[in-house]
Amino acid sequence: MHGMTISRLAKAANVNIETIRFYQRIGLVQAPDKPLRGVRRYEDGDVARLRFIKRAQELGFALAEIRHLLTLEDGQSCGAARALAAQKLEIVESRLTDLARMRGALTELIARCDVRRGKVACPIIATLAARDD
Amino acid sequence: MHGMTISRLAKAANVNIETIRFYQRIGLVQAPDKPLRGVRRYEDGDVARLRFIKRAQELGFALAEIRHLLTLEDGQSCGAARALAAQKLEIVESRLTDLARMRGALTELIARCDVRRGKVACPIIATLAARDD
DNA sequence: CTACACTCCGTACCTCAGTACGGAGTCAAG
DNA sequence: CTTGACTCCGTACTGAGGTACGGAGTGTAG
Repeated sequence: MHGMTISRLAKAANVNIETIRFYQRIGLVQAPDKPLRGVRRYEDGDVARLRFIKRAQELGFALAEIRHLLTLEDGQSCGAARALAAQKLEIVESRLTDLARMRGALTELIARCDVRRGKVACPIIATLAARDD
Repeated sequence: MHGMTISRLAKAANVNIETIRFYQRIGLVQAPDKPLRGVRRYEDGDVARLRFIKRAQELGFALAEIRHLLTLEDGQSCGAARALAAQKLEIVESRLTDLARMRGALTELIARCDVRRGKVACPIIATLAARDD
């Protein structure tokens, strides 16, 4: 029989079966027609589409954005794809800034902990509990 | 009348009233006893506690972790606080690495878009749709 | 033909950090 | 004493991205 079952598709694309069903429910991927008797069969294109989704997720795209990206899959709308990527890049960069700030603060707190020798209270707790900013 | 109402507490700590109630429900802060007639009254200590929570959140701590941090508030368990901060720092750093990788990939995709002049398909879509890794 | 694995489908549940809502009680100014 | 703002409390809902479950149907190897 041609095509693969959903479990083989899941293995091929390295996703959970339930994830595929979830994507079908939200219309992110299309379920092939079910024969009156028997189970749905999937093609290589379905594997490719799932991988597309997973790759886009790794770049930080949400499923709703990936849905949009998938409509550009003809490759003819480079401007739109570029705009989405640029927008995502901005978000990634602002998140990087936030995290760098957190890292700085945490690093400093830990350092103060290591230096406080003999001083009164824990600098971490003291900082969090400070009366004002 | 001494103390403040919940709405004044919310303003003082710069959080939403509903957030305070939520914290009370999950036991992160304690609601003062309610008089048989009348409404609950809050003290400056309650403002401090809410600020503690918000500061810790800004450092990346989840409410469950903050619950733990609050038990160390006597300032006598510096080792435990330091360990929590160090653990959080690790998570922040690995997240920074992830985001830096995303930034790199997005930047490159966008750059390839800008260079492709006259070439075939959109490099962003092509990369996402690539047959394999 | 019978086991047993797999599929299908709907619904419910999960995390996290809140937000929204609605009805009853209470407080404070005029 | 009335009006309007505020409080209390429980319950339900949000969003994002799934995971879990259960019963009926189906596919296949022995």
